Amino acid sequence: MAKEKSTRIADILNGRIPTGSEVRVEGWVRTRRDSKAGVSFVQVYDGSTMAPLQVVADGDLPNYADEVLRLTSGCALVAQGTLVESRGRGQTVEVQAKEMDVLGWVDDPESYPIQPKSHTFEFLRDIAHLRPRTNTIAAVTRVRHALAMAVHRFFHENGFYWIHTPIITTNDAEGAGEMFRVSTLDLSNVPRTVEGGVDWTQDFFGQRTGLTVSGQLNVEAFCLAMARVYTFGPTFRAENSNTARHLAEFWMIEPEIAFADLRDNADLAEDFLRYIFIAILEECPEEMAFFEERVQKGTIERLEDLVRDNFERMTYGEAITALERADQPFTYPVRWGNDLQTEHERYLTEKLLKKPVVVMNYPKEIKAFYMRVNDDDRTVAAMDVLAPGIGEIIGGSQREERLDVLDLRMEEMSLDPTGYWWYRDLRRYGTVPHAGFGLGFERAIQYATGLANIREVIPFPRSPGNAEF
RNA sequence: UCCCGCGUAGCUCAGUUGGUUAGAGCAUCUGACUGUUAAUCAGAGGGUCGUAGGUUCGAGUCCUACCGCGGGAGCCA
Repeated sequence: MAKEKSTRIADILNGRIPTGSEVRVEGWVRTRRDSKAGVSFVQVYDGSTMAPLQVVADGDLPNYADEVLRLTSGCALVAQGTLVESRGRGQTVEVQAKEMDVLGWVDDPESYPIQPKSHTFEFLRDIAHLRPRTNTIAAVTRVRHALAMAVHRFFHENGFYWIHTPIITTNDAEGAGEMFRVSTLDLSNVPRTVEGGVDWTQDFFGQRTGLTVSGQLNVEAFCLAMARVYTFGPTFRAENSNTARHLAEFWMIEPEIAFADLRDNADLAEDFLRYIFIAILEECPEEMAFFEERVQKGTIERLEDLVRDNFERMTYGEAITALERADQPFTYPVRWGNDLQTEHERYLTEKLLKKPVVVMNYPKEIKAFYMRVNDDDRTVAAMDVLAPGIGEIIGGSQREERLDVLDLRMEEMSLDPTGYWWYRDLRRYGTVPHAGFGLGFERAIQYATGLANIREVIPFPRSPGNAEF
């Protein structure tokens, strides 16, 4: 039997449905108010929009006393009736119900955690299965979706191919982070080698495997065949990080472009960020207004600034000079050769420049083996995009395409080249200058929404000690 | 992982130098009112004070460990 056609609340409130229409609305109760005229006003949400729809239930509805007056926050219902201009203030239209069917009651309304009031984010994390019913989480989820769509649209429109790099992998992308082990071995009876170590040859894949910490090495292979490619998928880091901007499982976007150098890479990063944030401003105005008012003042202006202005660009050396001239003390010393600390990044983006900055050409000692060595032989063609409020949002580099230099770097860093045989092959056969970067998807959402903690911008956050749900 | 702080009703919080029966607002339930906008008014129910030990005649309050959360740091995206 065909399902009766229903109308999304977003479509009703956007004015796409003429008043006088008969509509069927499916959703959940946010609040119920009983008024002095023997009618009840039920605010219904269905996740499609910020504002709830007011459904008016007259006292002469057959189930008014038995059911309508028992509605509490969270009840699921279907309301059928006429879309009319509202007689009250606060909304332009409302649905005059002819029928209200309650599909799902709330068991024990007193202890139902989602109330029409503000909750702390810490509390909501403990009920991650119910928190999408709140305004903030629903709004951030819509923004997350819009951002993800914009990411794919940007790359698609610019001739990039989406490469589904493997989740299970043997490469650790050289110190990008600790890997989660993937194994089918019996943990209580692990096979041993004669030397006493774990005999990984008896494991499922015949060798040590883990969850990917980066798709970069794999996507480089496709880059050196299809020129413009990107990954967008889950990424895992088994670091014991307990911060507002780290997750053990997050989504990363990693474009990789051939016939390109570091400048092209920085241009791409800038165009890309501008594109996806314009999309949010245009597609999610209600959500942005909500974040501006309820989450963090200045969020919209920050996005508009980023979209309008060019990013600042400076070399690592220039950044060091700027920090040395800073009129404030730092806990960590500013010295050429040291990596930039959080306090240094914050000074650059939040005090000195007040906008995102691309810092390029870091000392080679503090960067990965695959980053291209510059002519000065002291620095590599690395870049970090630093943003006010969240720090490093993008990390990337031009890759070392010269096999002899790559081998030298691996030797310097005591890496065994045999494990990288196929990565070296890419330099043996038709090598070409290429570059790419990694963007933490959740950090981009944080930047767009102003949410202070990364655990609020992913549906079910994974962090040390937390994998419930 | 390190430093600092916090954990009291379904939620948000108060709780004095350790001392009788641990309080408020919201939510829930009952009633009043009957076109409301966080509706209003009256009443009622609701507590393993994060967990486990310890000190004490007596612990929400003091001590220890653990767990969780928050702020800062490290690692990074």
